Amino acid sequence: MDKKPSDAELEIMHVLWKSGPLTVREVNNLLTQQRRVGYTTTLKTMQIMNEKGLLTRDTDCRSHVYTTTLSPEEVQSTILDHVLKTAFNGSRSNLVLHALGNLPVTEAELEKIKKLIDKLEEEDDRTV
Amino acid sequence: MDKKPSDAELEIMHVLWKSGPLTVREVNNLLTQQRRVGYTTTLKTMQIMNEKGLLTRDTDCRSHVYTTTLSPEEVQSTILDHVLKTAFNGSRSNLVLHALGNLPVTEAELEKIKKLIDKLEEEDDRTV
DNA sequence: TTTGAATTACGAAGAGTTTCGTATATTTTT
DNA sequence: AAAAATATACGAAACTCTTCGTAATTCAAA
Repeated sequence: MDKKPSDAELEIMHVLWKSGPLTVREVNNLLTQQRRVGYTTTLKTMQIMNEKGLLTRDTDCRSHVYTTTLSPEEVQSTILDHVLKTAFNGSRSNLVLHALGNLPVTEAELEKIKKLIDKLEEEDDRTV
Repeated sequence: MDKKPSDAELEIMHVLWKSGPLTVREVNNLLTQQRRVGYTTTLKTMQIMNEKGLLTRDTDCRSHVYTTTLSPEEVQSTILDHVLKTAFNGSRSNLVLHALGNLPVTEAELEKIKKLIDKLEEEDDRTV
């Protein structure tokens, strides 16, 4: 994947990943359980995503049925790579430690993870 | 912190974190070692960051001297929280595994980490 | 002191995102 | 068949981000 999806696009992708191929109406119904969002807003966003190639749609029926073209893993990797470069200056160990940061981890556990990651990162220094 | 800095803003913050308080000229010189960017572009961005409160500046001298108001840790946490919510649906373990994902890790190591994280996440399920 | 160089301030263009209103087309209901 | 409901298509406004040109200001040099 080249470019990372926007936040609104990601929101829709999560719905489709979880609940399979859906119509705009169905997606919008699920979205409005979380927050207020107009039907045509969802429609427009999904149309743009279709143009971008993030979604495909079956237009046989009147209500088009949309599917994602990308797996969560692909998208998550793209986004994490971007975060790694822009926010963490390429330091994977910092990223991982921050990801664990808010958890109630004991000092011993943290130390163990830290060492493990440092080791992994060392091995990887040539490739990164 | 409330809102996450943009990519261009992050780039400037990294320079300031690394090389202490700097003038616009100095920041721009360092940035142009990485990529082509105009002086007034950097100036404008840093002025906006000052308005937003991301930077403070000392205007005693003609060339103002800028400093970051936030630590890398604060900013990285904010960004990671956002990514966690939007891209990983709140699943910290997935985030961590993806962060490690591209490294050449042995299956055994991955398994070990996975178990550790799962355990941590379990403990944390109430708070997340 | 006038000229020139460096700095800040200001404004605005172009791209992308998010939002929704309105128009048009299709299906269902009465 | 006419009216109401439902869908898509289209356009545009409001907002942010990034970029830079130009104007105004300040300092240093000739």
